[in-house]
Amino acid sequence: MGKKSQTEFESASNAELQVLDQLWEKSPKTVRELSQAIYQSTEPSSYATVQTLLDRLEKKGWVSRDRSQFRHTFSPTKTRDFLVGEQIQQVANSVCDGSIAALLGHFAKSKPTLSTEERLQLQKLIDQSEP
Amino acid sequence: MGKKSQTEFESASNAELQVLDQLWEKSPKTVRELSQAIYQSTEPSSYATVQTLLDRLEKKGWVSRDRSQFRHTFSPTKTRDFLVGEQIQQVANSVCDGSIAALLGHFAKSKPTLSTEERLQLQKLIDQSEP
DNA sequence: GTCTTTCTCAGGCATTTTGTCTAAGTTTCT
DNA sequence: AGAAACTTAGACAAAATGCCTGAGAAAGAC
Repeated sequence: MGKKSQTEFESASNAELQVLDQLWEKSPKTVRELSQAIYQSTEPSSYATVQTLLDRLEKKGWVSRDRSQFRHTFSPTKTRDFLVGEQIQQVANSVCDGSIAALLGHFAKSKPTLSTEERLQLQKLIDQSEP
Repeated sequence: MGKKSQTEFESASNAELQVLDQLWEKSPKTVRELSQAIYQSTEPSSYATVQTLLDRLEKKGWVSRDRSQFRHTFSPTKTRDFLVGEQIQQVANSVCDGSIAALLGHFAKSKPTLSTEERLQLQKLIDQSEP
């Protein structure tokens, strides 16, 4: 218990997550497409905002950019699953000394009842991971 | 699926979490005790830093302050379990449209194997929460 | 072949958050 | 009364965040 993740990841902000969401839905995408999808506009201002978000995501290693064409296209480099894993680990780090087991223990006590669907997902999680 | 937490909570920063950690271990505590425990010092500067942290935690509703004595004492108002629940829900909100079930699904895929201890905690989580 | 449109790129800006600290006044203790 | 310990108010820099402007290059229309 108490293991820290050695590979620290730069987390994505909310606005950046919106972009990632779009890319996970389908990729690659252009700035224009993303701007349209997220802001329902391709005004220079919205457009530039998306650019900034993409720049930052690229720097942080969450998306890759295809520069071979005039119109660059973007794709995610990590899966949503991976992001979730990262975030959960983050939480574990910040409140449970990095221990996932401890985190789950606390979570159990904080959620007195789970929905059928939630329980199903959990069971899957257990079953698939027999060591 | 897709339920948002109606009660938005102000999250605690890392420095603030250190303070909460101390209070969860034992409470109530004074500023002096906290300053000593966290910074190994009661220099005016460390002392004041802890004060600020406590002020903010009080404003955010994470700790209560007993002003009846000259030396104020502080106690947590929420359990660590609660905090964990909050944080997990946060993650769900930011990457899974608020769905815990979806979050667990993603988490399952991101963590191919769980330790025995982790699996044990999960099973407990499931068993105790039959609806 | 110019002219307009569409991109990229570089950089700025205001706001909020975060961690830290100083100064002033108040209560307690000696 | 004076020293020591507290509370309160507020300041500060750095970073993160979301948003936007302007300049210049490439592509497409005519």
